[in-house]
Amino acid sequence: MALPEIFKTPYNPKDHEKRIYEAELSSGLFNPDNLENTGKPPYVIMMPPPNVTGVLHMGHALMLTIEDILIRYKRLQGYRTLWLPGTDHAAIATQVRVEKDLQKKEGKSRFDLGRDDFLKLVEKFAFDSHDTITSQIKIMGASCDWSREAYTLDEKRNQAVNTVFKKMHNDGLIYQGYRVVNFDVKGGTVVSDDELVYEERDATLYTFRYSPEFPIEIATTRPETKVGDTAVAVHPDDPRYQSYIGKDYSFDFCHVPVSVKIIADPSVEKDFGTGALGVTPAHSLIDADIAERHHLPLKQVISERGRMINTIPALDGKKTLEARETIVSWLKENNLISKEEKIKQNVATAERTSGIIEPLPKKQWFVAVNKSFSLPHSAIPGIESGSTTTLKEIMKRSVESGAITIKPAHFAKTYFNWVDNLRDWCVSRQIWFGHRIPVWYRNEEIVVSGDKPEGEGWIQDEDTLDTWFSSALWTFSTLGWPEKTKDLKTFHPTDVLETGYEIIFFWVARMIMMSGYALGEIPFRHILLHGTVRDAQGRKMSKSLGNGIDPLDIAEKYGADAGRLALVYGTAPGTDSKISEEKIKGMKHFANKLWNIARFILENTEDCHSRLDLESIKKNPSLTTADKAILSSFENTVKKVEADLEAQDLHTAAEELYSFVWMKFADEYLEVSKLQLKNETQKESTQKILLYLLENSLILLHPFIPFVTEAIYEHIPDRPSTLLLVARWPSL
RNA sequence: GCGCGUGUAGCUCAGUGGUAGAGCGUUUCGUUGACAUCGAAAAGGCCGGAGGUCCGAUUCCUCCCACGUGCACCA
Repeated sequence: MALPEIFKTPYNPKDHEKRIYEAELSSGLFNPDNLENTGKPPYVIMMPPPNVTGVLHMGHALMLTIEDILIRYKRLQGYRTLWLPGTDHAAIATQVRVEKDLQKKEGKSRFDLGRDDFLKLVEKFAFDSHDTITSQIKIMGASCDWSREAYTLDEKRNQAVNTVFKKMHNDGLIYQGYRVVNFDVKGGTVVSDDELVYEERDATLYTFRYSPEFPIEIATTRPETKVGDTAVAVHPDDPRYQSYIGKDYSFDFCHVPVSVKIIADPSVEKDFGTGALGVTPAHSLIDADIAERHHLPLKQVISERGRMINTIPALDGKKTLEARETIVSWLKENNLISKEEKIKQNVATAERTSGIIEPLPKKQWFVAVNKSFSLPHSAIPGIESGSTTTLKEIMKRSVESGAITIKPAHFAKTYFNWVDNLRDWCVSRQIWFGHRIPVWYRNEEIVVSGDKPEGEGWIQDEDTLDTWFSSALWTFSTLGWPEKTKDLKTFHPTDVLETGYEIIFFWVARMIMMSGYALGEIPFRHILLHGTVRDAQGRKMSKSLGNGIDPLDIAEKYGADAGRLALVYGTAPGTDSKISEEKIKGMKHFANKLWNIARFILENTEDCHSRLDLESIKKNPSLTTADKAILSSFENTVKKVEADLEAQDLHTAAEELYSFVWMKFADEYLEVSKLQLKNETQKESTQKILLYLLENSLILLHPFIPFVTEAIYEHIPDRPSTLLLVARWPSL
């Protein structure tokens, strides 16, 4: 049988990739239910769902490559592999994106459209974006089980969200609280502590007295908030202010009546400013804490629109910056300012809208992380079934006990640091796109339920949930929870959670929390973190810089295989990597090298039909030195690659394979084989070795470069399995 | 301020308690049938600096420097 024409030309990914993905997909073998039962356990990865906000980028490509390598490797070894794909509605990111488009195209805001019409628009956008994203995931060669695809905002996931919410509410772990929260004025919503980004800006620090009679000077960068002060705090040991502690003062500050109490609190720095701090409980999270300790009243003077309220007509309605000017000039007129200094200040802004955060008091829903509750069933080491615990303890114990490992290990420190300092999680958002809070109100009544309660007059809470609330349920909501499904029983806890280190807090920690709470189980056994993919100069890829390398362009130009190998080759877990077209090109050469190796071997073994296993090959007493060398080199490679992949060191496995195939197999053995093939006594055994090595090298390489290996495998005579996808990993 | 990471060939990066590795780049040579998307060879590194442990340190420890990054503070 002569080789087909296509083999006579260099390897062209375009001739194969799409076709091969379709063949693999339609075989049904991405679905673990269709895999041959080898008696091995399941191996499960939940895909971190890409946001439905746009297109696939290099970070996604890296994530898909790493996970696909792990899954394909385990599948070849006979595990029942489940890789469950999905997409994330990314509430605020998606809504902001659609709002921007709407403003740009029609000059309208979401309020002009109204909730229902606006949501229709967002859903349309999300739907289209979903299709784009999923087709791009396929281009990368991801062997995930599309029959189980999930979306964080579909009906099933909504059921899971409502169920957890209700359960937590019953346990007292979700509560409504009136407290100072981070309000994103531009986005019109509250955001959590983790969604803040600090920006350094220039600011003026004013040192002044509220009024001529007031005995103490204070310092602030935000004079406009001082109309909301209800105390002045000093350090308990500060000798300057001892005689004032405990006294009350009332005065007009810029014509606004203000009453403050002098209190002593150890959180005050004696050396900063004047050592006396004007406490504004309504507009500073730190001040709110002080106020709570000293039972101080709270006076809101800034509204959700960033304007003054509850002051005097001359100030009310003014933007904070305008009010600041008014107050500063009043202070100057009255000679109350003693010092103005330029300082650098970190200003909190919102991650998604870049708007300035205005801390203000607001009634919101919170998840209580330190509150005790009883966990009826627990498989988490260190937490007994039926014992009393907290969400924070679940997060701590799951990792501390070693039930969950983190790679690279040093990220455990980052994780614990975050958990230890964690405060209650504000989960309600004043945006429209997302899981609506399952709470209904009628007069004084409150009912927690996904469905409208019986009777008339019920109004549902207007707010939606933080997008990470639904993401936190991902490992089990995808398996059908709260129903007791077979999938849930079979596939949970999952094996590996592979994701970028930047979302340890947002996502990883919260999955551990929610899985521990809802199931009494860890969500996954291993956390594998990857870094950021940067450009050749080490810069983050961004639209504004225009330095992004589009994984789809790469797949088009060099093939998905080349892109995949370039992403993992030489990239250690958890470290940022730089990628360049040069590197990708090098990997394309590798795919072609393999193609040519295959061509050489297949051309020279056309008259050789019986295959042999490694043991039988090795039994041949007339093996040459070169034969023995390559076989032992191959065995070493298998062992090393296996050990690397078990340890999730994909980068070293890739290097090992690359150098074995090119340096040992091609440069050394193929050259020797040319002579041996001409020698009648050595010919047959050389042919068998060549075929054996080719077939098994394809298997070893398949997780990394599935397309070219599958394309070659199609031409292997008498191959044991139709698709390389489910061939058997060499057992030594 | 607290913490984490990184620093290895011209560039991008792996790696290791025992005389340094890859890709790309450079130089020379070769190649009539697997492959020029090739092969053979070469040049190129006191493995950031200083101490310490050890028979021996690029690797382990301490300190320092540079860069990056997380968290907190910022009245």
